[in-house]
Amino acid sequence: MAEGGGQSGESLLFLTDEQLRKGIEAMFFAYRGFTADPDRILEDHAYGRAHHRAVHFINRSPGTTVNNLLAILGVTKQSLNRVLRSLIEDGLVESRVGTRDKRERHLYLTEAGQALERALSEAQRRRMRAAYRAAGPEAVSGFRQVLEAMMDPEMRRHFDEAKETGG
Amino acid sequence: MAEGGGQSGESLLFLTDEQLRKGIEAMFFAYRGFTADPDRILEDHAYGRAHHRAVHFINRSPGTTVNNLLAILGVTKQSLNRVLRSLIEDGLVESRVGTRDKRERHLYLTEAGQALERALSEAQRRRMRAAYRAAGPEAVSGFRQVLEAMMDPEMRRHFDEAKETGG
DNA sequence: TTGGAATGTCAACAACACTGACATAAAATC
DNA sequence: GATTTTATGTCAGTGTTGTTGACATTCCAA
Repeated sequence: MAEGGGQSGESLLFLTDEQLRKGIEAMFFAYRGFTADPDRILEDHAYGRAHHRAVHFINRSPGTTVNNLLAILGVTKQSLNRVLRSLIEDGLVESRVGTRDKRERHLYLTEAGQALERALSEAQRRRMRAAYRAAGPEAVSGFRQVLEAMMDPEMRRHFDEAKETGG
Repeated sequence: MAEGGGQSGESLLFLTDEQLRKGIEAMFFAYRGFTADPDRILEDHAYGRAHHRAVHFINRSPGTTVNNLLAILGVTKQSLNRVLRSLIEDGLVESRVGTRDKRERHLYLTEAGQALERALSEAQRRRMRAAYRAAGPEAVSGFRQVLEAMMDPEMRRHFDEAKETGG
């Protein structure tokens, strides 16, 4: 099964099934490490990853609406609502009725919510910082390139929306 | 705050909180893409990701014991057992009592199990192949380096165990 | 042979996703 | 102004996957 024409086999060795399998397992094991530290913090608060995700994206886009959050998180409103309800009850998130469109609820982190967000993201950044430092800037660039190529196009949109620093 | 000594600030720009945040979100969005294709296949079989993981690692190490699998998957034996039971009932996995130690059960994929494994891994490889191809070999190398650095040490052990192709 | 450790199974429960149905309020449209 | 659509929230029910607790079996060693 020769590829195109001029492309020699040598430069495509990284596409063997064996290499791809290693990549798949690397994603599995790395994601576990990636979520391990926040998970430990969340346990103390009787929260789960769903709460983490909500807090993260409300922090990223203060005043975002429920619908916006639904699109980013890719869950049902019932599922998100359960999470938001507990976060609001616990005083970590504030929900304000929209001024222009009163149907919308705009979401903000309270002081306590920001404190939890900082604790969670600090733990996660610490691990990622260590991994970045160990791998070096060149590797980080490749890491980001592959991850972006692996996203669904719609998700890449949400990802790009928050882009500020030059890639 | 100065690192070692000679390291100039310039070369550490990739460690800014903003860059780390982008990395965190990239992991989140990419992992969703990474699991999306197998998830669709699993739906048809009324299985979940836990079944996928079990099938994957039994395929990787035929004859592995339940305890072995537990260490890799990082769940309780009760949780794994439920998944294995359904896979065995459905004829995808065979459980053989150990010959030397009759307490152990050795796990194998049946023909049907291998067929499902192929379908799942094919879907996942297809996406990863596309991402690898888009990013190029250099990027793939960096991708793998960062992921390995992000794993918990114990998980990296399990990862390395299956290493065959030179990194 | 008795007791402890390892291995695996069964039962019950919690978190978090899902679907479906429905209620409310406001905006948009006719 | 009446109707439809949109945005949000809620209730009920279900499924997957994690948990703990209790227990059976098997092996090994005192």
